[in-house]
Amino acid sequence: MNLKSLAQQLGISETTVSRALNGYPEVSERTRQRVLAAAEEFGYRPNPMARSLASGRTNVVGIIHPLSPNDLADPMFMQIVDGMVEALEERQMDLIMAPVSPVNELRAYEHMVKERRVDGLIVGRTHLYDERIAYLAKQGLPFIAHGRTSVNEPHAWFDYDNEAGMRIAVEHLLAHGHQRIGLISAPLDMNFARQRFASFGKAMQAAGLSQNPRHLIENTNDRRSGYLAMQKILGSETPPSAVIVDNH
DNA sequence: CGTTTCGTCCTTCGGTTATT
DNA sequence: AATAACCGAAGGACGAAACG
Repeated sequence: MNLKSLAQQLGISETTVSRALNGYPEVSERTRQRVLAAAEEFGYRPNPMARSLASGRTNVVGIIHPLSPNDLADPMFMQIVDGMVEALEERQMDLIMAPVSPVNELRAYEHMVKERRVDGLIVGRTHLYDERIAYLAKQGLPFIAHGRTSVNEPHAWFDYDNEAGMRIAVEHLLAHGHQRIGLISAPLDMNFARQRFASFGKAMQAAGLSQNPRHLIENTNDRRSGYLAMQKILGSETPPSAVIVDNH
C-alpha cells in the first residue's frame, strides 16, 4: 500500500493525502481523520527510502559507541539510551547505535557523514580535545555533544557541572571530618574526568589540605581497574579515610 | 465576496535500468 | 555512450470548487 493506492482508495488526490498525513494546515479536520483512519485500516506506511529521497532526511539519529563488553550491562548507559529513544519516538524517528572498535571510531563518523546515514549524531564521552567534534563541526552535520571539549567550533553540548559536583562531594566529606581523601578518576583525557580532577584539587587546596599522590588514581574505566585502584589506595601506608569515585 | 479546502501540475531527490 | 523513464514521496505554485 503506497500513497497512490491509498489516495485511490479514498478517492482523493495524493497531494491531499500527503498533506493530511504530514500535518499541513490546508486540509479539513474531517478529511484528515478520514485519511488517518484509512491509513490505519490498510496499514499504510510511507516507504522510508522514497521519503528520504524526496525529503533529503533519514529520520534517524545515530550514536557511535566504542563498545566495551561492560556497556550493555551498564545501567547508566542504558538509561541514557532510553532517554534518547523516548525523545525520538515522539517524532517518529529512529535511533541507530553503531558499535565500533575504538581504533575505528573516527572512520565510523566519516562513514555516517559521507553516506548520509543519519540526520544527526550524538557524541558521548568527550575528550579534552575531541577530534570527532572537530570533524563534525567542519562537516556541518547536526550533532550534540554529551560533555564539553576544547574544540573551538561553535556547537551544541550538554554536560553536568563537574566542577560543582566534585566541590560538593569534597565539602561533604570535609563536613564529616575527613582530612585524607582519595580520588579514583577515569582517564584524564576524558573531559569530565579532567574537570572533576581539577575541581578536587581546588577544593582540597581551599580547605588547606594537601593531596597525597598515592591517593589519586587515574585511568580507571571499568570494574577491574576500579577494583585495583581501590586496593592500591587502601594498601598505602597511610590510607585515606574517604575516597571519591568520579565514575559509576 | 472572501476564505477554506482540495485538486492539478510540476519539480525534486539519487540511483538503476531500459531505451535510443 | 548518451538519454529517458522510473521508483515513492515531498512539497511548492497556482487554480477552482465549496462554503459561510
